[in-house]
Amino acid sequence: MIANKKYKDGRLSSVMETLKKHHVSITDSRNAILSLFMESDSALAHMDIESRTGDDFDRVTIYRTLQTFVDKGIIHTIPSADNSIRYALCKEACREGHHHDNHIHFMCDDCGTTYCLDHVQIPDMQLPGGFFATRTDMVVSGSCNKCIRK
Amino acid sequence: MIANKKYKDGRLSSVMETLKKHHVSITDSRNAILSLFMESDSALAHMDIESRTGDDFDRVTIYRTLQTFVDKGIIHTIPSADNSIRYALCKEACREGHHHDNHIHFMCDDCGTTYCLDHVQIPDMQLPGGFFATRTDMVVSGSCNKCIRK
DNA sequence: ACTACATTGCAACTATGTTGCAAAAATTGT
DNA sequence: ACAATTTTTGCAACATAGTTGCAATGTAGT
Repeated sequence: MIANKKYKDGRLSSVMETLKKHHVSITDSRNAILSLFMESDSALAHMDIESRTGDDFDRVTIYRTLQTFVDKGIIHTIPSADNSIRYALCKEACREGHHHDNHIHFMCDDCGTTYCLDHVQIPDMQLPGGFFATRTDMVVSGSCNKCIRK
Repeated sequence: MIANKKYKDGRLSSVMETLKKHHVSITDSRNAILSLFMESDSALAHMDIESRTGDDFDRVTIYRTLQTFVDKGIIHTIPSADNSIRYALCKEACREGHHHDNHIHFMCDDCGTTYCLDHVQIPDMQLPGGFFATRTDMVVSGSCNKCIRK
């Protein structure tokens, strides 16, 4: 149904380019969901995607698409203490099976928005002997720059 | 059914002392659940508690007890990327509406155990202008000191 | 021991996430 | 452009997780 649509000049859209780069086949749902991430400047929860795509796609498809994107290094997960994982686009360095998102995340308690603070790196930690880290998540919550003025 | 049981010498058990200190009334379920936390050296998920208490208490009671303990500053939540919040005892400094658990948490990918690394403090972060932090969670995952030897 | 208040269990419900399978679509090679 | 192969999708059914209202029971203070 999609057949690899190109622009007139032969280039693929940046959505499709990204899918290709990460060796993910191109489908309607993946195009639509990846577009949402690329247009959004904040992280998205499963529910955000479900409501923004209406009934274009089945719930299950969204779950599977998100899982595929995580597996292939296109998006990364952001843990939270409120039982709702968010997802956000990875930067260049991530690829299949290997994430390198070592920036901190910020969740606003007022508006609920979750940001990747790309320029704030997670500091290296000295762990006790015998503990070996493969991943570190740092999530700060509080008021974001749009809500603090109120 | 409980009537504030004391030891022979008049002291309350440390479980009850803790409940009193945090202005939480003493009930069977709270005694049992707080005991579990005090006996455990790692964090507990709702499911851990449900399975360790058998059918002594309703599922709903466990949810509400955990929420009460969090609200009153007895335990704190530990976010995770696998959709299962863990809970662990707070140290002295926490009280109603105000948590001060600024240590990092470690989740072992092998055995699933979650630890509070009390001696590893979360470093102060410099946030972008306009962002104000009220809470910081840092969760490291990898292999714990019991699993890394394998 | 009595009263006022808080907690519990139950039932029903909502939300969230998973699995198997047949139909549909995407990719690959010609 | 077509057919063959592989992947993805939607559906249905199921499984797990969390919430709410309410009547019954338990706790705390006097």
